[in-house]
Amino acid sequence: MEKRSRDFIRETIDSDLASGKHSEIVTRFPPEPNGYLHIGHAKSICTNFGIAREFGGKCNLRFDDTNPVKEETEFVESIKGDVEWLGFKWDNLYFASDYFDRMYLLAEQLIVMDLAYVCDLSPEDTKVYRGFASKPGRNSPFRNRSIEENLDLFHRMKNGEFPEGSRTLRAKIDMASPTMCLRDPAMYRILHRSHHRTGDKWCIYPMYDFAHCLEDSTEGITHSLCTLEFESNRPLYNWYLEKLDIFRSRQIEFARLNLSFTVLSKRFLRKMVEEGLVNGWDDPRMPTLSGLRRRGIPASSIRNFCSIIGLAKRNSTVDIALFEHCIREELNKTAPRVMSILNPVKLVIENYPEDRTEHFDYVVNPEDESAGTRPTPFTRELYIERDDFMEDPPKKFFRMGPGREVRLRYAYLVTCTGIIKDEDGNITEIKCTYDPETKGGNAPDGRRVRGTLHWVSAANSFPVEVRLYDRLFNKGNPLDTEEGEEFTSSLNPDSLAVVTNCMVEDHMGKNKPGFVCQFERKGYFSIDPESTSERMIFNRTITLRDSWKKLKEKKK
RNA sequence: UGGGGCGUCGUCAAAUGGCAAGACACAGGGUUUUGGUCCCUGCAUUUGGAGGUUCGAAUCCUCCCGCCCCAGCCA
Repeated sequence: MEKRSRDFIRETIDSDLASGKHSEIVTRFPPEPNGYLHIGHAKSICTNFGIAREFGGKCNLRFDDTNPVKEETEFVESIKGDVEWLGFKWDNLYFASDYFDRMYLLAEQLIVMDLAYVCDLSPEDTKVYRGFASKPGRNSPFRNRSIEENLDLFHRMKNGEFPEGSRTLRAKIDMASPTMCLRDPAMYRILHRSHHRTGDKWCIYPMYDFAHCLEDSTEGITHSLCTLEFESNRPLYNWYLEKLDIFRSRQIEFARLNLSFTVLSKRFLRKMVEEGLVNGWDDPRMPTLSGLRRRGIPASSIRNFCSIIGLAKRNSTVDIALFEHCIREELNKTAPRVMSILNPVKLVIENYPEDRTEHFDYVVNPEDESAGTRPTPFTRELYIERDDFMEDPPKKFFRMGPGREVRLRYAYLVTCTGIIKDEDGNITEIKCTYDPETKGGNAPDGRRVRGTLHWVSAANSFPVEVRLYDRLFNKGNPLDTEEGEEFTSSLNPDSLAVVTNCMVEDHMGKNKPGFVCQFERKGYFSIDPESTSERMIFNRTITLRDSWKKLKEKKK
């Protein structure tokens, strides 16, 4: 484990442990099951589960399912799968809805304490009575009902005697408070909706502020970690726990993750899914965990990324290049190398016997000696990458060109002797001769060859489909839009390019979806779940760094 | 506007009154049978600004400026 300076949350926990305030740390990850998890949630998951693990404590997975109109079972299943995939195990699996009975009782208790009342104001009037930030609100005309009446009304709310929106249960706090959420916040609203877990048992549902602190408290959560936008809710969080005199969980807020060149908001991700701008929540271009997983990104690189970015209270946007770095770093160490030709052109070695096949030792992963070598077949007819040849190459281009000698990786040095074109001028074949003295790729006379090309044997390869993904947006901050413009206007039209008839080595046929490898000189690729034995599909997880491309672009 | 937060390199982010870490990005160079990896080198005389306290300030004090959050019967 590398040494990192501690963040403010871990420091707080350190001192809570040192002071004896707590002897065991309990955290929780509390998603609302109304969408798929994305990499922003990964930061929260890694924080909550990571801290529990580091301090030898516990972390619960708890679904905050207090709003039946937006929540679905589909999402709870995907969320569980995502958390597990990320590499974490929850100590307990809970649902806020498990606590509905207890919450109801606690609400009654507040009524009895004259700290809550049933309010008949319409949503519109409630808003009017609330006042403004700079202007105090006015008390609801229903604020002084008797405890008995409140109890009765609340009971009847629960029994479904009133229509949706007609009444709420409100905490009696202070309509003049400069903290807006203390101006008699709603605790319960009437919703004649069936809930994904409790069915039609309830027609009143608790509001977030009332519910969340109770959930934390009943689970004995010591440190309730959440994002900055809940900072202003903290006084209310504390108010409920204090008035009810139950276990005081402590809420601590940290800055949520923002990532450049993408968007991390359930609302916008949902919009892209619903409008068909992407192919579902698990589209490999999506920043969702299911999308990243499908793309071939290892969970470990996401975890590492989350640890590198740190935890602080300052709003910030992490450069997606840092995430890409974490992906490459991991894959470089672990991905087996393979030679695949994305855009093939035939290369014929004129002086190589037609009936001959040689096998060369191929290093599976130069970063991992234990991965060993494997034999790879070499024949007279090969495929090479079309852009590894230029008819009129510039001096800095050290790949193939007329009369040029290059190395075929692990095989021989070959010299280009000519090309064949079709009537449209497209190159259909490149001819060359090989030097039999250079077997393995080195010349006995010591002559230097700068270019090394990858290749596949035409007779020992088969065509596959490859999906080349790029950044989803071509603007650093897609949300920074012009007047009347939507964030979708900066969607990158080239974020997906489907290429068919790419040639891969025969042995690749035995691999299954999820398999990740490096196509040498091209990038990391993984087998898509849609892949079949008839039609293999590879997703480009990420390109290799490409200083040649950078050089070319700089020239322009 | 009332309240709550936050300002340290292009981007994240340390430094907790003692002489501005690190990572990514970027720029050079070296090694290389992946234009990959790896290895060197450079990259904030200054911490939003102005004053003040101090031998000494990113850290403490004052004022100012900027950005974010709250005014759902969402979470």
